[in-house]
Amino acid sequence: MADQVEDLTGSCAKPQRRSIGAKRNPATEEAILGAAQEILRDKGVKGLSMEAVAKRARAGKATLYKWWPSRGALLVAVYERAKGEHVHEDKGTLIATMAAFYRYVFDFWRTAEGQVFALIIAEAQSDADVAEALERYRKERLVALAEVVDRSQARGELIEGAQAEALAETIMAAAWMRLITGRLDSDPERLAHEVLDGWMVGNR
Amino acid sequence: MADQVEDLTGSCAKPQRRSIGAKRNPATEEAILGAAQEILRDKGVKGLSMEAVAKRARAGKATLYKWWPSRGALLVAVYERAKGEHVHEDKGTLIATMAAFYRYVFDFWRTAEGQVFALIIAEAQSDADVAEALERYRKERLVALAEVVDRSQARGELIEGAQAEALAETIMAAAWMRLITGRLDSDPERLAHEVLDGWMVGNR
DNA sequence: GCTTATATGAACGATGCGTTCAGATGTGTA
DNA sequence: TACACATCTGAACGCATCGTTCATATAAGC
Repeated sequence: MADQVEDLTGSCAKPQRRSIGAKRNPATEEAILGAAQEILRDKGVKGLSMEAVAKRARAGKATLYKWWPSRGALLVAVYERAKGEHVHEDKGTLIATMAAFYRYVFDFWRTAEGQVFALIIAEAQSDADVAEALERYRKERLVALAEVVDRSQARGELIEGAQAEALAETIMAAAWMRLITGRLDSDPERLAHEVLDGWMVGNR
Repeated sequence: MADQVEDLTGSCAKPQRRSIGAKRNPATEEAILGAAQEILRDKGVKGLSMEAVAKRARAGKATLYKWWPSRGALLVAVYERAKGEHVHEDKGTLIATMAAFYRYVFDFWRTAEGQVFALIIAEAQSDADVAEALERYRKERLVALAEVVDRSQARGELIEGAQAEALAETIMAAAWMRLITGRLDSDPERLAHEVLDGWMVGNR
C-alpha cells in the first residue's frame, strides 16, 4: 500500500496524498494553491470557495483551515502566488513609466487570478485580518512606487512641491479606483497624464 | 381585529401592520428601512442581514425581496436614505473646498450608516446590479465635483492643462482609497494639498 | 518504540440567501 | 354588491458556504 504517487491530475481513483509524518507536506500546499488557481480559470472567481478548493485538491477542509485560517487568508495566498512582482521598468519619463505600470496592472487584474485582488478588497471591508494583509501589501507597493517617483524627482521632472510618497499614493488610488468600479479598460497612457501632468515641470 | 395601530416600537404583542389593499403600504417601506438603520446603529454593519431586517421590521422576507430584489439593492437603498446630499460649499479656494469635502465624507463614512458605503463597494465586486448602482452613483457625484473644479478653473486657480472631470476623479479616488484601506482618520486638509497642489497656479 | 504532528474524509452546526406557500387584508372595478 | 387583484405576514424550504470536530491513518524524530 501507500503508493506515494503524485497524482495531481486525478486519473487514479483512490488515495494519493497522505501525511508524510510529523511535518508539513509541501505537496499539499502546492495542491491546494494549484487547485485554487485551476478553479479560478475554470469557474471564475465565483466558484472559489473553501469547499471547492478542498475537493479539487483532494484535501481535507481541516487541512485548509489549519494553514489558512480563513477564506480571506487563502485569497491573499492565492493572489501573492499569482502576481508577478512588477518591477517598474524605467521608460525615461515618469508619465511613460506609470503608463506602463497602469497597463500592466490593468491587464493582470483582468486575468482570472488577478480578479482575486478585487475580492480581497471586498473581503477586507468585513474581515480585519484581510484588511491588515491588504494594508501591508499597499504599503509595500507604495514604497516601490515612491522610489520611481523619487528617481523622477532627482531627474528634475517634478515641480518643487511634489512629495514622492503622496504622489505615489495618488497614482495608486487612481488605479484601485478603476479596479473597484470595473473600468479596467481605461487608457493607461491617458490616465497617467490625467494624474501626473499637473506635477510635471514645464506645464507652466 | 384589525387594530391599525402604528406600533413600530413593539410594545404590543401580536399584529401591527397588514395589507392596506391592492397597493403598496408606505409604512412597510418605512419600517424596513428604519429597521435597517436601527440594526446598523445597534449591531453594526455585520448584523445587517435580510433576515434580521425582516424580523426587526416585523415584515415578511417575501416583502423585502419584492421591493429590494437582493441584499445589495437593500444596501443601496439604506445608503441613499442615510446620506445627506453633500453640497460643496465654496470655501474660497479649491483646496479649502475639497478639504471640507474630505472632512465631510470621512466623518460620514465613519458613522454606522456611512459604513454601508464600504459594504456596497465590496458587494459590487461580485454583484453586477450593485456594481451598476455604484457606477451610477459615482458618475452623479463626479458631476457635482467637476462643477466645483470648473468654478475654480474659471476663477483662474488652476493651471492651463487641468481638466475638470479628470481632476475630479483623482480627488474622488483619493477619498475612496482611504475608505477601502481603513484610513478615514487621514487629515483632510493635508490630503487636499497632496492631491491638488500640483494643479494650482502659483506652484511654479 | 513512543511521541508528535500531519493528512484525509466525513459529519455537524450555524448562518444567510433567495424562494415558495397559505391565509388574511382591503382597494378598485364590474 | 360581488369579485378580481395586489399586497402583507409568517413560516417553511432548499441550497450554499463557512468554520469546527472527530476518527483514522501516516511517518518523522527522539
